[in-house]
Amino acid sequence: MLDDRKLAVLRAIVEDYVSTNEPVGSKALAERHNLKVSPATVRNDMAALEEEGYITQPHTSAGRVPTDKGYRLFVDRLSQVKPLSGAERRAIETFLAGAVDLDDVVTRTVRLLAQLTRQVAVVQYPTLTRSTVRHVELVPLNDRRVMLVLITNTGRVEQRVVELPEVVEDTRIAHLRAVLNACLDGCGLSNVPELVADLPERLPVEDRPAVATILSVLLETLVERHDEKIVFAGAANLAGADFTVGLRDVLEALEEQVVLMRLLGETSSDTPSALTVRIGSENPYLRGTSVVATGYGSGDNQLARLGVLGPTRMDYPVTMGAVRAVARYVSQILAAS
Amino acid sequence: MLDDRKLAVLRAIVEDYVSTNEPVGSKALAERHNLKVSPATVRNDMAALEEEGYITQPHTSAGRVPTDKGYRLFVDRLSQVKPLSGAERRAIETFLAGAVDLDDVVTRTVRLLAQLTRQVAVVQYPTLTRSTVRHVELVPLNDRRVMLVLITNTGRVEQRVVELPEVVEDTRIAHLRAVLNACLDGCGLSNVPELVADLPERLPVEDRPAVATILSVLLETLVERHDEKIVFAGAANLAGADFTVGLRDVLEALEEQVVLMRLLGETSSDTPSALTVRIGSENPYLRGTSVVATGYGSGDNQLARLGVLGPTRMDYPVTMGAVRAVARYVSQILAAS
DNA sequence: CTTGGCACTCGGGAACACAGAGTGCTAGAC
DNA sequence: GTCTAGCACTCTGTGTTCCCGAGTGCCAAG
Repeated sequence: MLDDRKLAVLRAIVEDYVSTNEPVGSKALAERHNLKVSPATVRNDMAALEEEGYITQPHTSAGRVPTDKGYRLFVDRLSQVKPLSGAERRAIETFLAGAVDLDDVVTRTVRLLAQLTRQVAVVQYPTLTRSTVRHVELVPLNDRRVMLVLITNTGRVEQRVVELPEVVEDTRIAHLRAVLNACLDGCGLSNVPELVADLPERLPVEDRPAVATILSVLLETLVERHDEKIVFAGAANLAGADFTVGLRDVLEALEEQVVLMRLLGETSSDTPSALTVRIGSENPYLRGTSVVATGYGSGDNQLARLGVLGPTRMDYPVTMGAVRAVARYVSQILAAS
Repeated sequence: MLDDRKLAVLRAIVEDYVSTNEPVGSKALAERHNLKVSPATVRNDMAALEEEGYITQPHTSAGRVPTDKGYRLFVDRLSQVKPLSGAERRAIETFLAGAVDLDDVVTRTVRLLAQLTRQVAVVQYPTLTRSTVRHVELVPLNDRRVMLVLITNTGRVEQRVVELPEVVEDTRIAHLRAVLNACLDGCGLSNVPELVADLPERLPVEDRPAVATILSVLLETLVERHDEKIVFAGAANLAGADFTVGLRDVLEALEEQVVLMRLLGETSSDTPSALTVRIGSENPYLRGTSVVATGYGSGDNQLARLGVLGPTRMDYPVTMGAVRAVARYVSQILAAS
């Protein structure tokens, strides 16, 4: 149905349209790319491609524009992920290496990705569920309140103020801290609930109300926060772009964590580090936009996802290259720290 | 020069223009507001107002539009800050009361303000410099690394990983922690540098390299982070608005912490809780936009600033009311926690 | 199967006219 | 002196028309 030349024509259409943002016609095509055939032949191929739904014309007698299906074929079979230049790689490396803490890593990553792709970048904070406990700290604030601080191996810190049901002396707090750490240090966050389940019973009766309160706050922290935090950058790059959906809708979606999460999608369990590309209407949450995303994290433990969002008309090879590269570098950084 | 009626005309022009977004003419003015004079009289007044530079006409024979100077006069003398409705007050209160930690307070505040004003809201994180140390924690990660956690009375937590120059035993870390807390607990952050200056000398010689390293990281944290963090929300509200400056420029400015800081401006030392209104060209950093901002924090210790950014053509009384109300509520919340 | 030729279509820009809103000015009324 | 009514004038924005050109689809010949 689609011989090699037709595919070459499709590729050329996508490339030209992406770079010029104008419907591309048969004549220009035959000239700019050295297909060794005449415009008339190209026209025939284009008619076939349109028949199959890969391209469309905005109006009768205008050039052709790729459809979502056309981009899909292009991404799947006609393009190769474009690796970054050496200079870009070095820039990434030095920029990310300067980060001082987890917040900083994420902030730098999202800005970097936005700048590299000239699109909107989205980065999810490393998921707590796969992290492990590095330390639990209880800091007495006064005799009825303590601050609970949870530090994970990814450098993330969660803190909550706990109102105690009764006055508890500092020495007992200290003891409790020791017990908690002995119990939880190095354990996966997802195991925490079962690990602390019988903890009150192993402590003196008089401590139990306080312990129960603290544990409930601890568990709540784990559940509520486990992967909801997500940031974006590069909204300014939307200013030029034209979406089928309104600019307002895109900006609103960006500020809704829930929508953003859905956009990034789930890491497929079998190949977590594969690039996910969702094009236009394939994307149920925000139609008219494309998303290129991937998981990051070192090897076996995937931490979270990152990616970019842009108009359907984007340079997929370059974008995919940038996303993949940034994901690798940030994985390295996080594994090292 | 400007009698009462002329001022009333100016007020009417501002109000009409803000609500309709169209140049307002003499006829419509005389009808809609019950100035008891004819359009011709209004025209004379308008000519006078234009002469003085308070209004201008986009083209010959179009209605008049307020100038920055006109808005300024309106804000200073012709309008009253509009208090929020009871329903709005209750909504604010319940929405902010649900916050679980400082991050959450700030996030909720900025979203709330954006929604209330239908503009872009900007909130600066509570400044560290005026906070006091509530606790310093040193958590051994392994024998060459400790995590330094600094907790302030505003609930803010800063953490850094410190690479030690030599192996230090946990017991010595614990001792150091006790010394640090004894030295710093309850002190203002700005006093920390002098307080720790002679600390190494008061400790055993063998601890000094480690102490020096930890202290340098601590000081660095204070300096670098003291008030740079700032967030915004409501970018979607920019979609409809039209600025004299490009939308792209505004979005870029929003992602630059430094520019954002400048926009919010400084809290004037004498009346910290006063509303600051900077209109159009009065604003040197992003011309064509107006900023309504104020400091927040309870009474004597002002913590930081918050405000909104919007087009010059904004409803100043309502915006000012919302900013003031939100600032008060968030001050309350922070004072209580 | 490819190619050159040709008639056809449609969008977008230029030229133009026109209605309507709004102004400034002047002369008269209170 | 201040306000009002009337009037001529000046714009902008909109609708219309017209035309050019890019691009197509089809057909017949190589």
